[in-house]
Amino acid sequence: MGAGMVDTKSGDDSLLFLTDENLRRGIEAMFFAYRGFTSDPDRILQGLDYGRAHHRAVHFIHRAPGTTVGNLLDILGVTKQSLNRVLRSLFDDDLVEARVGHKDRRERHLYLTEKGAALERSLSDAQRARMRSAYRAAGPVAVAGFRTVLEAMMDQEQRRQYQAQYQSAKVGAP
Amino acid sequence: MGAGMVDTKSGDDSLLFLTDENLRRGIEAMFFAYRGFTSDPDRILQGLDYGRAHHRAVHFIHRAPGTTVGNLLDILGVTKQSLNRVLRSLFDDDLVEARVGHKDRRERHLYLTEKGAALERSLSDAQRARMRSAYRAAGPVAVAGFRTVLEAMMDQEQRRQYQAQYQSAKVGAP
DNA sequence: TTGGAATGTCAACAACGCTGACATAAATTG
DNA sequence: CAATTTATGTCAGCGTTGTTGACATTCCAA
Repeated sequence: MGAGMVDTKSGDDSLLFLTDENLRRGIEAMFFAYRGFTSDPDRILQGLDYGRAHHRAVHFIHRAPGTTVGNLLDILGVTKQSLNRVLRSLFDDDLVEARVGHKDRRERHLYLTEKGAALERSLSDAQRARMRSAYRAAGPVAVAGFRTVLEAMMDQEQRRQYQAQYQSAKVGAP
Repeated sequence: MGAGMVDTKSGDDSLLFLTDENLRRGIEAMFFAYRGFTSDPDRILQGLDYGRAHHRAVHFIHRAPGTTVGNLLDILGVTKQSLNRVLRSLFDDDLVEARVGHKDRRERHLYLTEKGAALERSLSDAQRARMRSAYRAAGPVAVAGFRTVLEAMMDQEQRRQYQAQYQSAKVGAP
């Protein structure tokens, strides 16, 4: 049996949401929605010398102030060379500040500067505005389903990080 | 009032799903889920000389056999130079075939070859497997909400194309 | 017949992934 | 204390995929 087959003999209404047709629509919905999802911040970033990678770094530093470089590497899932290129430009432009860890002095704890916080705000305001309008249009039940499906779609490791977000801030002092 | 504020004076349970905290979680869920969503095809494609752009082209040609280059440009939202680079390699490797339109001979109607269909199958089997498992874990109600929110998140133009998918196949013959 | 649409192509560039190699400082371990 | 490991930074090079700009061809349509 091919990977695309679905067993529908068990009932009429039970598994119809698992047809290949429906799965394909879900796949395309992800594709188009992700484009919309990133388009507003992308528009803001173009013109400045930044891109989506800078947005992600700034987002997660804002979310977890004092996070370390290694921590950010885990969350973003890129190489340190790639992240370093991004962080360097953020340092150079005074958007992000790195403080040496006081417990482990090898670590750099990352913080947004005033200027960095302003950029983060402008990016996330735009992105939240779209999300809010989508949420409002869809209603709370749909939103709950949305989040449930997205969590189920993540890799286990990604899901772990997603759920750990709220405890991962490390308050490092210089 | 900042763009991040939410009016919660109207009730207790009504608008709590619109808090900035919830919106932010939705944003991060999109980020992590999209990574999972693309990871399986990406794994297959690396090693072959293809990337995500080839996947998209092959996907939409499969979905709408006989679609034209211009049509594909609209759907994918990239420049013709960018798409052309991708299509050329797909032609060269005999994955996609272009037939001159018989009504308008400037148009090229695109079709997957046997080989192209095989690649498409392998990519979409992988992606559907993840989607199916997420759908199954979440259940039909959640899936409906998932789709509703994604559609609300698309740009109007993207939503139009998403919904038109099923009538957009043009059966052109040489 | 002329204008514009659909397509292809060349060149150059930018963003952002990757690998590999090497350096440094500091923590940890034997 | 010496050796090893960890956290980080950096240089060099490469691949994919997006961009602009310019130009050519073919062909429909007014």
